[in-house]
Amino acid sequence: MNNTSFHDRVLQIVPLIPQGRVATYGQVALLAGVPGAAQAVGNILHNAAYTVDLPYQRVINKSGGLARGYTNGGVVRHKQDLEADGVPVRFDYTVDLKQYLWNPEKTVLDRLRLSPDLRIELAAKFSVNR
DNA sequence: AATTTGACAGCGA
DNA sequence: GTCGCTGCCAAAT
Repeated sequence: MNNTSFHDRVLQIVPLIPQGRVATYGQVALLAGVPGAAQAVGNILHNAAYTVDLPYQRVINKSGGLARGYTNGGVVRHKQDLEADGVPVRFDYTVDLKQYLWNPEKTVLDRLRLSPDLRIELAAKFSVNR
């Protein structure tokens, strides 16, 4: 899992986000083992969207905003995809992170084999369950 | 091999 | 909360 490229790890993590919840780019980067690579995650998803089928709509930015350059349709399309997925999107194209942000389960973290320091960083930013 | 890019994020004001 | 500016990083050119 963690001996593969960052690119591959990202594509493996996205489908772990439960339907009806969302994750931030930074959160995905962290789970992929590279803190600070949020922007790179966005690029990867943008490119992959043309060829791979994944629940990309579940990844949004830290302020709850949708993807300005969402593949084939921008925020309008992104909103549709999210709502079809069970996540309400406000009229200003934002999501209530307080309610819908994913708190990764401990089992997921174990499965990702995160280093202790990354787990600490994660726990600090997103109260991890159990 | 060097540079540019961009579905981002943090910070101070 | 906003705005502007700077830092980031992996991929694509």
